[in-house]
Formats: sequence, structure tokens, C-alpha cells
Amino acid sequence: MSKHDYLKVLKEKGLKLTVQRRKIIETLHQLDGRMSARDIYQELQKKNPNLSLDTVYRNLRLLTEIGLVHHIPLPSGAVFELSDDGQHHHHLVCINCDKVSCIAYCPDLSGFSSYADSEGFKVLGHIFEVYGQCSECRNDNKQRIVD
Amino acid sequence: MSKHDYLKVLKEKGLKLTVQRRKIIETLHQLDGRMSARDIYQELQKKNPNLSLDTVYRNLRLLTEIGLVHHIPLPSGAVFELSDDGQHHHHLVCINCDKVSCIAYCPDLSGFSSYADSEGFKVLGHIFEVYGQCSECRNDNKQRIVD
DNA sequence: TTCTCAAATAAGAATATTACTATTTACATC
DNA sequence: GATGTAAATAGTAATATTCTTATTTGAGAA
Repeated sequence: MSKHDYLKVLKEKGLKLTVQRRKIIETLHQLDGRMSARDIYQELQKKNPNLSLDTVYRNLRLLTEIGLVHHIPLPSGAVFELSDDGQHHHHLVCINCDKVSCIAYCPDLSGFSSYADSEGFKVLGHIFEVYGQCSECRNDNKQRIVD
Repeated sequence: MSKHDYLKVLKEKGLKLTVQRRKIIETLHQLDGRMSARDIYQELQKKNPNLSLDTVYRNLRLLTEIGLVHHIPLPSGAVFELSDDGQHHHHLVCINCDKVSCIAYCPDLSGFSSYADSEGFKVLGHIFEVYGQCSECRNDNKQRIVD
């Protein structure tokens, strides 16, 4: 998704295109990685010392709600990434080194949603993250055992 | 799982049966609901004013790691519940009123885990929570629209 | 029972995240 | 372009969670 498309989506949702909001998206877009709220705050504060940390958190929450941004809870704290396509996906997270990989698997809730709906509960979304140990950290562990 | 069983599991894991640890489990057991770290802290502080809030957080994290306790992230903050059987399960959470129901569905990661393992990644666990709107909150919304 | 020591705690500092409120701003309408 | 208004921001306070370190304690060994 291009930078322009993000701004279009915001407009479609009736949200204002504030400078701060644009900058947050641009930062995530340009640095093209996963950043914490504080990372983004520190980056943007270089140009705008008046920026409020709350504004970063508030917008990240908003952008997450409308699906433009993914919130990834890591053992060491939350990071955020831009959504490529407006669709969500899930992650494989190493509990040792915090490395994150995207995965294609998504729990199939279609059957469950119908059931829940018949019980009056409207399913609106889900969070799903897989935790484990990456190959590098596994190798490190083996080496340590040998030592 | 009885109170005694929890203490047995702790012992098996080589963890100390501290007074604070026992009290945290007993509180979750007796009040038999879902409580925030602060709820538990405030309850236990009545009897032990020296109790540290950090101790509550630290033990809830530990108990969650070994599977005796479930951590449930709600929009308004995290709550904890004792695990009935040492097995995990997932929840349906109303984003309006924070009501929580347990659900039987659990994402099937067996195939994915084998694949991940062949790539060097050892899957150790996952988090999964379903969000939506409960029947009561849906009805409230309808009424508001009619008004 | 006493001793020993790693594990756990208390206390407080540090960090993360959210809430509150007065002021500012995007943007639709004129 | 000027104006009205609701949404968004800055600044700050409040709350949630984690970290650091000196002290205490559970539990095994003597």
C-alpha cells in the first residue's frame, strides 16, 4: 500500500489528515520496520519538539483499530508495523531475541462466528500470536550446553 | 484443580511456596473470578500491608508462564484467572462491557508447528482472543438507535 | 535444629500506557 | 477567503507494568 493510499483510507473513514498523523504513517513507511511508540516519538520529535507522546499512542491505537497498522505484543514491549494491504496477518515471535516473522496461517473462525452470532455475540476480530524460539537462539542454547 | 494441587505443581517445578504466592492463588481461588493485579494487591494488602505490588505482578507472570494462571488482555486492562486443569483455553471478550466467556475452540497449530520446526523455529505457545459485542450490548445499541 | 544459599520479597525508581482538559486545527459551509 | 464546529493536539497527571538492589526467607543439607 502506498503512502498516498493510507491517507485516502483515513479520508474515507472521515478522519482528519493531521500533520502528526501523516508523519507517524510516513515514519513507519520510510523506516519500513517495526517500531515502538517511543521509537516513533523520538524520531518525530527531532523535527517537532512539541509533539506529544500521547498523540503517538493515540494515533497508533486509532490506526490499529481501523486496520492500517498492526500491533504486535512482544515480551519486551509492543511494536507496530504498517499493514501492506489493509488485511491483518499474524506473527511468529522469538521469546529470546524478539525476532518477528509474518505467517500466513490465520485461525478459521467462520464456523465459530456463526455459532456465536446465533447466541447473540457478534464477532468483530481476534488477536493471535505464536511464540517460540528461532533457529539462531536454539543454536545458541545448544552451544551453551556444550560449553 | 484444588488449591492443594496448585501448591503441588509449584513444588514440582522447584518453585518456593512463599506466603505471598499461596495467598495470590488462594485469592484467585476463593473469589473465583477474574481479577486484575491491582484487585489482588488490594485484597491481600488488607492482611499484609507490606505486600509489594511488584510481587503480585511478578508472581502472576510466573504463574502464567507455568500455565497455572491465564492472562486475559481486556480493552480496559489485563485480568487473570486460575486454570481449571492446567490446560489453556481462549476467550470471547465484549469490547463494550469487558464481559468474558470461555470458548472451546483453539487454533490447530499441529501442521504449522511441524513446518516451523523444519525451518528451525520451535513453537512453544500462542495467544488467541476473540473480540466482539455481547448480546446485551448489541441490544443496548439497537435501543439507542431507536431513541 | 542450625546453617547455607539461591530464590523471592519490599521498596522505590523507571518505563509504558492511558486519561483529562484547555487550546488548536482540519475541513465543511458559506 | 472567512467562519463555525467537532475532532485532534499538547501538556500534564494518573495509572499500569517492569526493573534494580538490598534484605529476607524457604527448603535442603549438615
